[in-house]
Amino acid sequence: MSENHHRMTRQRKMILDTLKNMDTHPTADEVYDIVRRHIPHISLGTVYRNLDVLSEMGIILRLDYGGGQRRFDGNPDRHLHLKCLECGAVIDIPREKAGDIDLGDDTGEEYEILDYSLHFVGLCGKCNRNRSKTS
Amino acid sequence: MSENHHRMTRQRKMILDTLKNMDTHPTADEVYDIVRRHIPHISLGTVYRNLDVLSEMGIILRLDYGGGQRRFDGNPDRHLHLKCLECGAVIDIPREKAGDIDLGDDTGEEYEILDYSLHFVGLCGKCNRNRSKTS
DNA sequence: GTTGATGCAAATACTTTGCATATCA
DNA sequence: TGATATGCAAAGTATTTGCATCAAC
Repeated sequence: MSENHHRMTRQRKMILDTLKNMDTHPTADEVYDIVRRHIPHISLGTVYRNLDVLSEMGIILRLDYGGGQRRFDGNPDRHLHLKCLECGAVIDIPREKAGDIDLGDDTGEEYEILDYSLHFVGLCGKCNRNRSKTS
Repeated sequence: MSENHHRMTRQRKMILDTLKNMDTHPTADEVYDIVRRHIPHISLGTVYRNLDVLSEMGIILRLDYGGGQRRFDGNPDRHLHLKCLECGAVIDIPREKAGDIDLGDDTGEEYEILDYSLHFVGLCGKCNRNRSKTS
């Protein structure tokens, strides 16, 4: 029975540090491109595996916005994102802006919120019932 | 110059009807499996193309929850969804439940909301500025 | 020394697309 | 009849995985 004990390998540390130093919510292969400058023989598979491990550890965040590539966030605290319709970038939205979801951007040179969606995650009725039985 | 004038082909109609009669937010190939019972030679490509067309027309909804397959919803009005962590199903959440995002499910045999995320869609600063210039 | 992690490459999963033909309006 | 849609198959994109080797603890 293997404990889920994780080693902090050179690769894993570099991936984590890279992500922590970015505020652009990069995709796996953007991380790969940067990490590769320091560890040329690292493989994309390793990057994917580590991004998964790190997010399971709760150190980083996996952003599954759908459509195209998954993105990752070095800040594991829940905060708000906006996905740009034009270029696909994912940027942070200050929490105080979240209240006024009206579509005017009189804030100067800023982003513009055009739409939003709220996603719940949990258990559907069937799985919830099954779980109560099992546990 | 081609107008975006859409024909209501047998395939498109069957796909639409099928989706309207489901409340399970099926994936493209779940729709394909059902439609194929009536139109055996329909292709998965046609299903994908039509689901896209119908959602561009605003008749159905594309649910890009990320992680695995895209899902489609025959109800084009904005409403709330919950994605099951266990089985991946996407179910509707009554709007009046949206307020109490506390994790108790004293509502009987129901689903359980464990987490949520709010996704904004719009334009990032750069693209927003570019757009003002252009228009 | 063990066991988890890596690199490589192949495999998978999902979706899109090119093209000749068919069909709707 | 003319443009849009279809079926088929191939290509594309993103991610995962098998396996021999390597390295962290």
